Amino acid sequence: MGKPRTAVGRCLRTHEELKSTFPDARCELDFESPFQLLVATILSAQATDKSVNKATPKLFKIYDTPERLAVAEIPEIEKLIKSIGLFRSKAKNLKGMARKLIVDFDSQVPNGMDDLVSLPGVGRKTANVVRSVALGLPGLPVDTHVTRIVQRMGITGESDPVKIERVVGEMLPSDAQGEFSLRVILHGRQVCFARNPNCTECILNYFCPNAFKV
DNA sequence: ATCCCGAGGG
DNA sequence: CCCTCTGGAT
Repeated sequence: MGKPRTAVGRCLRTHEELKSTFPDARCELDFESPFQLLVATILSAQATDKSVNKATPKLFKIYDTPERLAVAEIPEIEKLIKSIGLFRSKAKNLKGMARKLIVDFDSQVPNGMDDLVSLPGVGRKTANVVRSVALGLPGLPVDTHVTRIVQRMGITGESDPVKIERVVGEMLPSDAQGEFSLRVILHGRQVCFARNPNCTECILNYFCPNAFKV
């Protein structure tokens, strides 16, 4: 196989190659419902999945529904999520999110991007995780890794995450967007570091425009 | 010391 | 656009 020569080609080839490295890439947050994944994803900002998974069992034991969470005492939530970090804003957001779910969305996690993003603590990255992982809908979570790697791979020159989401999303089958994101993130964490990427060990180096240059 | 699979606010 | 929020891993 030759090198892909277009942006779309590089995007699809990137995903194909990463499939062999990460065959069963999956969301590593523990959850049993869309509501739980929404909570876990809000908590995962600037934190590891492991630390979130350590805290959520107790949290879900007490606050297992929007109704319970909506009337929780903020300090009680803070106590349960303290080890995750950013606990004050996250506790406030969780309670506000639950209240809005009840008031505006009949206690159900909404499907639409605009609705999801209207919830406290939910940005596009979180909304796309919920859509692609819990709801089985198209969704391309764009984080710092995805942003860096699509740029390095010459998939798009865009730096605005919202534009990346749209442009790269259009290059992929809608049911592959979530997996693409998951795999690219793993690649970013294990090989294509922000500084000193390990190009020698990179499975994509044969067509990466920036291999051995960064 | 520095970095995380972000989001809100100024 | 830049700052802040936070603990834990490395």
